[in-house]
Amino acid sequence: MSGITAERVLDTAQRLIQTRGFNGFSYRDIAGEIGIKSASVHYYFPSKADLGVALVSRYRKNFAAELDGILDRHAEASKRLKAFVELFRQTLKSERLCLCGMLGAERDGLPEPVNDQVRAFFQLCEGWLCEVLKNGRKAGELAFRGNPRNVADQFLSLLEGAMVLARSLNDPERFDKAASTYLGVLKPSTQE
Amino acid sequence: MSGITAERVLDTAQRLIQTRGFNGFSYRDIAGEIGIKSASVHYYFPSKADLGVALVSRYRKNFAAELDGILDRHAEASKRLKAFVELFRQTLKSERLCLCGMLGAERDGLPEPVNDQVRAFFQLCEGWLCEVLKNGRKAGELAFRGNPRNVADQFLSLLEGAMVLARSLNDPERFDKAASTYLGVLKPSTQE
DNA sequence: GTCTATAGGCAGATAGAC
DNA sequence: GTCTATCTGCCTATAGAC
Repeated sequence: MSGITAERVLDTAQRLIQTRGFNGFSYRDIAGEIGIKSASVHYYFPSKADLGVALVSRYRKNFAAELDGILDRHAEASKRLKAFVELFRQTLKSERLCLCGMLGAERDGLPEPVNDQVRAFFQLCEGWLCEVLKNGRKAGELAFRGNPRNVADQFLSLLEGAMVLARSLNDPERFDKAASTYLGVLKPSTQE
Repeated sequence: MSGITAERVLDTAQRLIQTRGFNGFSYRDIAGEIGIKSASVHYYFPSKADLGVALVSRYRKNFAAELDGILDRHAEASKRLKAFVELFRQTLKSERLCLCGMLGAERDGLPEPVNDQVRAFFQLCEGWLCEVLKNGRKAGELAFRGNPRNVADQFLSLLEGAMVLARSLNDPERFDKAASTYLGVLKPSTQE
């Protein structure tokens, strides 16, 4: 388990899903890219469902670690949110969608265990955002109406949607504008 | 051309794409659902790329007609925006994504002519939203900072993303909350 | 662990009868 | 227009040699 080849398989599969979708690539595509045969991919991940679950599970754990890191590095709420946006921005920069944004869209065409993992990812993001928003408002660093949960939902939806549109229209700046405008609205003073 | 069978093929293909994605269904799936053979589907749409282009083109034209209808029925900007949201809400209600939200995500796995159609759809939406926002602010019916184009981008991104998340998390209300909160922010007074 | 070989099925697509 | 029949190739997946 967790040898170097398995990691390369996951890396390749992830990139393929983030660009083409879960049903837009094959075991042969993965194998071809890393120079092995498709039977070897089955050795690590017997079925495509197994591969999908392992992939999103890893993605979610890596993401959780990034979120922990943000809390360590930044004490101020607005900087935490900016760093959160930056995670998505980096993905878009490499011409990919959020793995779970893609899989969330394709829901009905996926093995159910994969969908469970995708839901867990969204819940992770929203729980984290919710805490940052709540604490930020309490500390007077953020200002918004309504409950933090709704704002977290809205913010995450905006980021996922903006990635899709920016990529489709070949204009990555659209993502930056949409995200930074939204962050501006959460600031306590009336300055932009 | 444009016989009843062709329309049924398009209707079925559209629903399948909106739920599973472009690479998540086959000609046999379409044929099976409407009780014909897959060869008959090829009679109307020789290749899957042809089908995709015809589908998004029809979708875009129908959507444009809806948008015209909204302008006719509603004079006030906030009502126009609400009616715009309602178009997406109805799609989500039938357990589907926006056709172009799905196809936009799958960009790299699609025939290029399909991507062109998807871009045209997003541009249609944004152009329309931009006009409504601009005129609404001029008339004092809406209040927002920044240029209307950016707000239109942001709003459309939010709606597309909220559909994905609401569907993935099996909670359609999330879409309603995200959309209505956003509309509230565009109101001129400080009331929610 | 990686390979060759192969199974069994489904994909998109076409030819030609009716 | 719709069918049957078929092609070619790819798909996921497995068995078994090395």
